[in-house]
Amino acid sequence: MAKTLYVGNLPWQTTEEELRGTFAQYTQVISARIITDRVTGRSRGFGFVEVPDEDVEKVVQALNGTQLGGREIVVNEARPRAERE
DNA sequence: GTTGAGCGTT
Repeated sequence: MAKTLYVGNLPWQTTEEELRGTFAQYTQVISARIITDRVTGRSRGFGFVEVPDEDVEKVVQALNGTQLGGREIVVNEARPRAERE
């Protein structure tokens, strides 16, 4: 089982590798994705990280409000979205 | 080459 985490306040230059690498220090990253603009294709400044639900609270408290790439990031459980099943 | 609250793709 895994849950999706919303990560905001990210620097424009932040990539999925940086995001996954940061979260990988506290839990196992199932998936990581940076949201990019649909028109310009540039980073929107936030992304989503999928982690085991058993480590969600631990990761949130560990990375929420910390510095990443020189910016303070916001980590929270993402809102439910449509599933492909 | 910009921006800074906000929740993604079928």
